[in-house]
Amino acid sequence: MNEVLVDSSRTLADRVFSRLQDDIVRGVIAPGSKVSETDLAGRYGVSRGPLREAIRRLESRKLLEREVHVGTRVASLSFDDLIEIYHVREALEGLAAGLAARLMTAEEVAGLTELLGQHEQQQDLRHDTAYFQREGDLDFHYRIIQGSHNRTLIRMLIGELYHLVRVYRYQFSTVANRPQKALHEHRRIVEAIEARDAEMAELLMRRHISRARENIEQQAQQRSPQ
Amino acid sequence: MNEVLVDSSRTLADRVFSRLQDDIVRGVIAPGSKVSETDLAGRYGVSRGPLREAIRRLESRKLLEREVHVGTRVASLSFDDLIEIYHVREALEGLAAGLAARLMTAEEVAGLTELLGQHEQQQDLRHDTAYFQREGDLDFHYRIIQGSHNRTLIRMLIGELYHLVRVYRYQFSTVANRPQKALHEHRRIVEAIEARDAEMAELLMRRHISRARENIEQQAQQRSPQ
DNA sequence: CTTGGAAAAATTGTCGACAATGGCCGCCGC
DNA sequence: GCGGCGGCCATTGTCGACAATTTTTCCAAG
Repeated sequence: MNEVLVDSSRTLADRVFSRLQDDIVRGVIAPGSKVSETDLAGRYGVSRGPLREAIRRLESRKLLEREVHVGTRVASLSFDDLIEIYHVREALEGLAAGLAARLMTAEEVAGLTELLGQHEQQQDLRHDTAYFQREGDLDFHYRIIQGSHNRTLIRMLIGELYHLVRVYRYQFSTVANRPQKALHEHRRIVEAIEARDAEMAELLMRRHISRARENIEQQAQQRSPQ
Repeated sequence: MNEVLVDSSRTLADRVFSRLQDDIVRGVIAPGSKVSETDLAGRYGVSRGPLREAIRRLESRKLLEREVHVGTRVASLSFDDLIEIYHVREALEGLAAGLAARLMTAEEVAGLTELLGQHEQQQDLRHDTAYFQREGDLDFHYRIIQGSHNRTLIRMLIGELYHLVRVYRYQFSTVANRPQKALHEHRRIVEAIEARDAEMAELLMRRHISRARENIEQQAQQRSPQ
């Protein structure tokens, strides 16, 4: 492992940014908890300078919230926040799927098909379904987003929104309860992309995310039936 | 002017962030030019600490690009970048218009109608048409985006994308060459929102932005006909 | 004149210390 | 006993100095 190379290629502030983001997303630091700069600096073994730079960046990603002269606290997503995010995801990933159907290279399509095949095998064998839904699902969506070849779109989805979605997944230990259906929807999306049918790919992706949102809304109702 | 209050309510890093962003967006600092931390610190009368925090934030907004141990340079948008942004705008503002048609309060709708009326008067009187297209147009879109009542959507559009769009406008001194048509499209969008017709509002907004993009693409061809 | 390398200069990256502000706790008065 | 007030403490905000890296410049060799 060339950790030395990796370490030297990025700056301290960059590394603490990544590590802190990871700790927030994975829930290592409790959502909503207040974090002290001095503590964090000690935890990551850096001075407060680079740490503050990392904090500002996490702040613009809405993973941290800061109040002047009071402190910084870890983002805590409400259901409303998540629903909002899913509405945006629906619009953006719909766009991404349409673009992907038009612009993906043959290699990218092949890779996507192969990934889907792996997921279906895992599903058939009942191997680690939780894993599929937790990270495999993201892999699938990542590929299509990348396939849009639109850097702005990629940055907004993968660089920003998805971190928040992942925070939520860890925060509520959400295991999607509809893996078979989701997988089937993935299959149809891939078919549309393979057929280079942009409109269909967009429609299917929007519906796919819309259903995921409805699923979350249902779960929310079950947990807190008012 | 209660400048003291404003100054004390925000931190130094926040203020230099705003000022620097403004200078970049308005083209005071030439796009693509390299900026030195020491120079900037001197220009804004702060030390390098707060300045670096501001730089990191501008960096995540893609207004600055940084290379480790080399320096920071002001973003320079290519036409391709702008086209990408407009594709994303089309998806997001379409969503915003649909949500606005459903969720805007009566007061917000009234305010929007009034704003449009002002624009039409200005247009009729041939008063300062440049102003209309440069900032008035943004005002109109801002209102509708705010009317979506979706904070994530608002942040992505107003907090991020629009700064880039404005950079481009200043960079190329673009004065939209279709103010009458744009204004007419605005009118129809407002009508759809007043009628609470979400689907129509979304469709019209998407078409509106799509046409703006086509207009830019035409201009680009005229300037560099290959 | 070009090219290669090494030293110097300039710039960025990091740190520790100092200043300023907000919150907490105990005291005093009612 | 309870509420308001003032001082103390912890934490954030800011700064200047030092270390590390890159770029530039200059000199010499081909």
